[in-house]
Amino acid sequence: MAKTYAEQAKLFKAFGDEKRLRILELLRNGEKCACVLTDTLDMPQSTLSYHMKILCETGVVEGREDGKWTYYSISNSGGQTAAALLLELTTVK
Amino acid sequence: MAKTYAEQAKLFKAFGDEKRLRILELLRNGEKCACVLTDTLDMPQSTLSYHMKILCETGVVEGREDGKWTYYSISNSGGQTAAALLLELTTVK
DNA sequence: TCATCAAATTCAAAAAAGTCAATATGAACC
DNA sequence: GGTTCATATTGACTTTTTTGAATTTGATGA
Repeated sequence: MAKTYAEQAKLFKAFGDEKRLRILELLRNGEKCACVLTDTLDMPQSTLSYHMKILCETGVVEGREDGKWTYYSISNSGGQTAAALLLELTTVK
Repeated sequence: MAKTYAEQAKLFKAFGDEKRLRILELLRNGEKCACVLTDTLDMPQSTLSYHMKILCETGVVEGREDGKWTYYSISNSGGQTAAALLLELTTVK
């Protein structure tokens, strides 16, 4: 595993926030527009944007721009990579 | 999954810190005494104790007391539970 | 070009997490 | 009893993360 401790910590931190877990739960039902997430979660637009940036930077979520709108969806590789890493980190050699 | 968002976030936060990842890496080679961890990681005793509490509370690590000493080891169920949860959270329905 | 709308960014404040010296606890041995 | 040693806890402090109003960016359409 090539990741540094700092990179690994950043990845797991992405899952370590209630609001981001709520966002993921919504995205499990399929791609959502940022405006829908803001509305559903009753969250200021800048706060949602902050969390989406974290989720995208860690590869957990992918963003797709369409004109004025941005649609977010769960990256199927991101979660699998994180889960595999987590399992490795907790497996005795 | 019975866990609340707050409980889930707490679990992943346990993995979201460099020092705790280093501790886990050491424990992957087998049970270690707290004093060995403190020494190896060159960390103040109170700081190690703080991190061990977090790892134990989330079920990632188990502590075993033997007289004055406390030995820590990776819980094989803790990591598997966390990995399974992480995978579930990132799986589209 | 100009107005409008969605989303990103900025920035200052608030909240949460981490640090570590000092102290408390509690087991072992005299 | 009292001392010693390992670990936990406390409390004050620093650092990091999160928040949200205000602003900017960037695309759309009149």
